[in-house]
Amino acid sequence: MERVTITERVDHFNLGQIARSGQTFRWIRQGPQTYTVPAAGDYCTAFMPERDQLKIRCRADMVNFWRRYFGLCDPYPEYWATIDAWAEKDGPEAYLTKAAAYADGMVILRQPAWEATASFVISQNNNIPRIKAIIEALCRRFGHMITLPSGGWVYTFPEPEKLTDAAHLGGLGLGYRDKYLAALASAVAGGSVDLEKLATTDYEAAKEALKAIPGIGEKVANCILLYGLGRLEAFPVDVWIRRILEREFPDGFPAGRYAGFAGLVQQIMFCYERESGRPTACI
DNA sequence: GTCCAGGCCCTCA
DNA sequence: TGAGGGCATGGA
Repeated sequence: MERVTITERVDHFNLGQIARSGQTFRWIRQGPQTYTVPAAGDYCTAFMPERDQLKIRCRADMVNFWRRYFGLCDPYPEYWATIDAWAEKDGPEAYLTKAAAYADGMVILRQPAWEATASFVISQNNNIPRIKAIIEALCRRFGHMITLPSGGWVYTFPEPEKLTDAAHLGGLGLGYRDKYLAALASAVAGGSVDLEKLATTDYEAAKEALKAIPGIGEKVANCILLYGLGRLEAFPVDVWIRRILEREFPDGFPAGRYAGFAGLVQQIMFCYERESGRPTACI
C-alpha cells in the first residue's frame, strides 16, 4: 500500500507533550518531536519540523483516520480561546493559568475504542512505565509484526478474539488484571459489548454500560469515554488529579467553564502536575 | 522491608 | 451509602 506524507498547520500541538501525557502507551520516540505511532492495525510516523507544522506519513487510505486520531478535526481553537480567556481573568499565578501555559500543546487523541478500553483496564492500580511494558508484551505475543522502512518494527494491538482466555495471559505482568482483560475481550468478541456503539449513545448510559464490565469502575470508565470514545467532557480522577483537586480546588473544580471539553483541561493539569519542577524526561 | 502506581471489588456497618 | 482491606507486580 502506498504511503504518503501530509502536512498540517497546527497551533497548540506538541507531540512530546501528547506522548508523555499518559493517554496513550504505545508511541515510540524516534527523535525530537518525531514518533512512530501504532494504532488500528497499522502505524504512522508523526513529526514536527516546525513548531506550527505537523507532518504525518501513513498509508494513503488511512489519511482520514490519522487526521481524526490526532484531533485535527476537533475545534481546538475554540477550546483554547476559552482556556485563554479564563487564564486572563484568573491571572498569571492561578494554577490553571500556569498549567495551560505549560501544557499548551496538549490534544486528546481519538484512539480506537478497543485499544483504549483494554489499555485502561490494564492501567488500574499500576504505573505508566509498567503499563507500557505490559501492553508492549501483549502486542508482541498476540499482535502482528509490521516491518518499518527503517528496518525496525512495530506490533499491532491484538484483536479481542485473541485475549479471551486468561490462562493464555500469563507472564505478561498483568497480575490480577488478567481475568479482567479476558472477560472484557470475551464480551467484546462475543458481541455483548459494542464499544463503537457506546461512542454514540447517551453519555451516562454509556458510562453505566462500561461500569457493568468487571474491572471497570468510575475512573477507568471515564478514561475509556475520554480517550477511546471521543467524549471530551469525561473527567477521569486518578491519584494525581485527586491531589490537585484537594490542594488547588478545595471548593470544587470549575468544570462548568469548560463545558464539553473538561477532559482536555484534566489532561493539561495531569501533564503539568507530573512534569513541572522536574526535567521533562522524554520517554 | 515499606510505599506507590492513571483502581476495583467485596464485605460490613 | 460509605469506609476499609485485599489484590499482583515491580520499581523506588
